[in-house]
Amino acid sequence: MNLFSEIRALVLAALEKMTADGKLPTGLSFDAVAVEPPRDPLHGDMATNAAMVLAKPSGRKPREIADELAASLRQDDRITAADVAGPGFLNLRLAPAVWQTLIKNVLEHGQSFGRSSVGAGQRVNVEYVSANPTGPLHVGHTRGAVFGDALASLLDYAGYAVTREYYINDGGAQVDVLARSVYLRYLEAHGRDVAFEDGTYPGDYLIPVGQALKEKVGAEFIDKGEQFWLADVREFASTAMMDMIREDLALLGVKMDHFFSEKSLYGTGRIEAAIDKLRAKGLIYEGVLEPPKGKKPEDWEPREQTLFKSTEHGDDVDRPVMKSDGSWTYFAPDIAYHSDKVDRDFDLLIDILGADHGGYVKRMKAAVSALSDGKVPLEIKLTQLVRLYKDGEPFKMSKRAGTFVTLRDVIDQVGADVTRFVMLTRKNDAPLDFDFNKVLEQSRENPVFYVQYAHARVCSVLRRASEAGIAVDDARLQAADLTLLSHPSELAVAKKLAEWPRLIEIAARTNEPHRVAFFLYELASELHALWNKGNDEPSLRFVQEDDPGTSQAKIALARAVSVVISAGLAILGVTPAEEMR
RNA sequence: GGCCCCUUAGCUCAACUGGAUAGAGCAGCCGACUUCUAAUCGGCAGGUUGAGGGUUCGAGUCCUUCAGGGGCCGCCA
Repeated sequence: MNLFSEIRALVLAALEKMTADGKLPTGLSFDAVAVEPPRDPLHGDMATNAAMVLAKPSGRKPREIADELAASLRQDDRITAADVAGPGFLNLRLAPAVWQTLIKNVLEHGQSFGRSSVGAGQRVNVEYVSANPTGPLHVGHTRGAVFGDALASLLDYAGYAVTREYYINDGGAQVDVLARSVYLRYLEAHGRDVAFEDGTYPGDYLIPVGQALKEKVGAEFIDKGEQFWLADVREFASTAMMDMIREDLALLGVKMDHFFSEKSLYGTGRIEAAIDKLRAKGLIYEGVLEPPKGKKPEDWEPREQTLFKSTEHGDDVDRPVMKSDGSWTYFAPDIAYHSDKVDRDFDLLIDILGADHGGYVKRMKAAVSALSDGKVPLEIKLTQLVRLYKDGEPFKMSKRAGTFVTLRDVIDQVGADVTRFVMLTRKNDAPLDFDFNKVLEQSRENPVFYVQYAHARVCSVLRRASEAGIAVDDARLQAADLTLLSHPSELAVAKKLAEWPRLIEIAARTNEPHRVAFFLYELASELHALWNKGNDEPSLRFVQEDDPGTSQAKIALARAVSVVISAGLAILGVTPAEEMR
């Protein structure tokens, strides 16, 4: 239901006919022919670059091709004007009936209007958050969570079969640190004096975990050596942390399809199997790496390690999978995990990582490329830092001092809807300023409220119409006589709605959910503009009390806007507001 | 030293992956509230897209050199 695709098909048909008539040479590729909204609406409703991209391969002048193409397109009922402009653009103007039909389409399809089949049911795995189970999620995680979740929803809407996944880093040394920290809290719960030294987590959030451990095992672990309790406490603590993280995610409205445990890779031969897979391809060897340049060479000693020949798949240097002491590096289980994803027959893998993991991108892509023989692409999206402010003053976080801002803090203070929307009004690879007070201002500077207000206004119109005795259920609105909608200001709104399916395809292709947020802002702006014109020109008001038929047509347009806003907000994970309070 | 990301209006950011005269909001100025919630709208002003070179009908977008900011660089995840 992408109007731009429909008109492009029309253009291509006309080009085929020109080819058949001998006006264009046979065998031309039309792939580069685009039909787009012109930057300036004065140019028309749609523009095509066909004449310009075909000029050189056909050996003809762009304006000649454009003239002939224009003559052909004018034959179609949907095209009311086709003018050649600039270097060879063909500007098209579409009949009002096209826009009227579009509004009807929105109402008939509801929130599915805009769903696309570009994903073609391809299976895509989106891995995001994947925070260590050592504490509550903080703001940095929040951005990754919001971005990954919105991207997953966007891809789903664009026709992909999406799996949302969280990789639990419960296998490394940091879980031992967690266990020792919980053990201290456990002793504390038994009335012992404890000291949190370097290498332990002093956060208060472990107090209830220590308490719970006491309730579970009583005094069993007191005054015992680590070998006696470490494994049990590790299990207990990481389970408790994951429960907490799941709650945090739920507060944000994030629900994973699958949690994958790193620990499940150890002692089961799965890491060995993945490395063997690479070894079979001749990509594992014993060797010594060059020292990294520009970084404390005094600490460097050459050591022989087991290396993955990632340079064969685009990396800059080969990467160690096993330390010199024979234990795995963190890279090894990651290889095994991604090997598992490849084995699960995904067509596309996407990892969402924090920007501080940027140095990790090439080696991971190399691993997936090697494991899948180049068949499964891995896309890695990095989310940049969140800079916190309060009243314009930077707000410093320190995990050590216990002053880090948790996801829960943010949700408590500003709510999930605002948090999500604000974090999606920035490209993922640009740093984000997040001011606790500004995001709560219900002002024009704050796009959340601007979009919410537009939705609420439509709800208000529906209520008001009902009170005036005008039927506004969806069935009646779909049956409304939309030929009554012909004012340019009204059609302008419909034209914006027509861009929605196209925008979805672009946003999905580029993996950029922020485009949805910006589109919603523009759509809301169209509605606000039309609304205010009703102040000066009563005939543009949605509710015409003495004319139910006209009211229904105008309200159908308003309703279509709210449907698309709802669909867009659903992708972003934001609840539409029925009214502003 | 190497790799990745960033640099667009005074400020915060867009720009449909190569299209027409680079767009919004904020801040500034002028205007619209006996209303369909003005949490909104209309208008004015604001630019050598960090700098230079290249590719072509056409570059904020692609290539290259340089400057500035951030991130990362074996046995931490």
